Amino acid sequence: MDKGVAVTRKRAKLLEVLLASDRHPSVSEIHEGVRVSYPGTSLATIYNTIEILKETGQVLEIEFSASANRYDGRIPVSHPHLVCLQCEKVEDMEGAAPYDPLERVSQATGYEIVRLRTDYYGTCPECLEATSPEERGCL
Amino acid sequence: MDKGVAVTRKRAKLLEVLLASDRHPSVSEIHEGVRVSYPGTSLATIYNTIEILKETGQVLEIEFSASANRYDGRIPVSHPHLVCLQCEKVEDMEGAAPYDPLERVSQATGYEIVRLRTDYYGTCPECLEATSPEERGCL
DNA sequence: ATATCATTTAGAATCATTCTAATTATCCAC
DNA sequence: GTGGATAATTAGAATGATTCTAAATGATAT
Repeated sequence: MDKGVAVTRKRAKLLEVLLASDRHPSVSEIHEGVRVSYPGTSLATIYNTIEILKETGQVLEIEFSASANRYDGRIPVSHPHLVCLQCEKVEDMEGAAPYDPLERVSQATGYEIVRLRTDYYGTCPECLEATSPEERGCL
Repeated sequence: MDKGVAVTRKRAKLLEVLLASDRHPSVSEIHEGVRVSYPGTSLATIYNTIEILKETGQVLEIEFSASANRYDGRIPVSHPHLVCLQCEKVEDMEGAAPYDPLERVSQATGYEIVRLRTDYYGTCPECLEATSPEERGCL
């Protein structure tokens, strides 16, 4: 029988930590948060669980190659962020519209904005062609 | 005397490789391209040179944590990309407007778009406060 | 209870990137 | 040209986030 995915106490705690933070925490910050209640928790568990949360759309991953990835469990769908290149703070953008010019975002947020990233993710026509809809999870 | 930054043959070649490609090449692809003409070239040189190009705004870095970063030397300023999650192709987005809804971008591009990333990068008000303008390069 | 399957774990492996320290190339002054 | 400064380049080591592995543990259904 397929027992599916279990909500263990550690997993519940991880989600709690994620939802309690508006700082878009990294894996190690989440790890530390879970460790407060469950000191023996391994890093691998955090990675495993976040993988599941990503697959089920409960967390949004914000990728960084230079430092650790950050996670948004509060608004787990695409939305604009402000990223400070100095202190590595990640905030939800408010007070400006998505794709506003850099100057307007600077003015509205107090940030000195130097760069914008706008990328769409998905499957290209060639890969769509080569792959069956079932494999893509579009049953 | 300050001799500044030299345009060596390897650096010129790197830029040439970068400009010749619309595939948003990775560091190792660039490395291979440069190696065709200068077989002894070290990876470190590629990284060093890209760093300079980034600083002088001649290349746009598109960060990925899961795989290698990609570089755009043709349009080295913020603009929207299409990223295929299967074959890791990175294309410039055409035929749709930035921040168009996912469905419209899907329709216009033939991609099956699942996610959008919109992030503004800069310096937050607190770090601005703590840092002098000179240090930020705003002489 | 037992069999089954999911979860968790510690540690090793991976891999892009950065660092280091030594070597080589470049260029200016003389 | 030669010498001396500075920059560029190199191979290889170090880093660090993430993923993998294989074993141990836990939960559940019958």
